[in-house]
Amino acid sequence: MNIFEKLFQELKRKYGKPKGQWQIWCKRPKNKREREEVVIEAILTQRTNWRNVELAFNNLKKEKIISFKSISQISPKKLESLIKPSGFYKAKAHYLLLLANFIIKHYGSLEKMKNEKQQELRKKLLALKGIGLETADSILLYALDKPIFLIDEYTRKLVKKYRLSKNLNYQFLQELFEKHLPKDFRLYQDFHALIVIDGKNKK
DNA sequence: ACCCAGGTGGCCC
DNA sequence: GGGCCACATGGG
Repeated sequence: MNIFEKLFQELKRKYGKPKGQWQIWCKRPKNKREREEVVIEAILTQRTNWRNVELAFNNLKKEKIISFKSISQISPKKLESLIKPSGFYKAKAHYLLLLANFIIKHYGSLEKMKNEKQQELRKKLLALKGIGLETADSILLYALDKPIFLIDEYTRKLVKKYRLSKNLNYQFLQELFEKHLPKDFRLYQDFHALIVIDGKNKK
């Protein structure tokens, strides 16, 4: 076992299966509603704590606006007001609308989208306004079950802590993790979740 | 009154 | 390819 596999085993031993906010994101398999929830939350969670994401998502739930179709049909102002607690709400409402419309127009559903190759999907997601490297990869990994290793601030902290690499470049770290781990979306989902859980754990 | 949280786009060099 | 700033809310 290399250091990456050992780290995963250690985190799994310490925390067990990812819990709380990760129940839906790490659930396998996911139904249509759960996949769409992950995509919506992937936008809402940009630079925001999970509690505020939940406040925003609960507002959407109350109005039954948790499908791409319903998001594409309500007014942008209404969408903005519902997701306000997640912060940066004007930008996020715009991004959500663009993304929902893109998926409806080009694929119809996430299940159909899932059939396309990872690299093609990634390129198309990154071309959308509001979708950067981390959001694109979180959609690929958690909503579309693609085996791509997600890099975020918590992953970088882990890399620094264990001196896994001096280079903190996104692509470099992604390739580094993938090179040392089996290509398995289940492993990547749980590993990333545990990295975040561990990163938040004060001690 | 600060500081922080699963980022991204725009602009600059 | 990186450095800096704006974007906004709710909790410690």
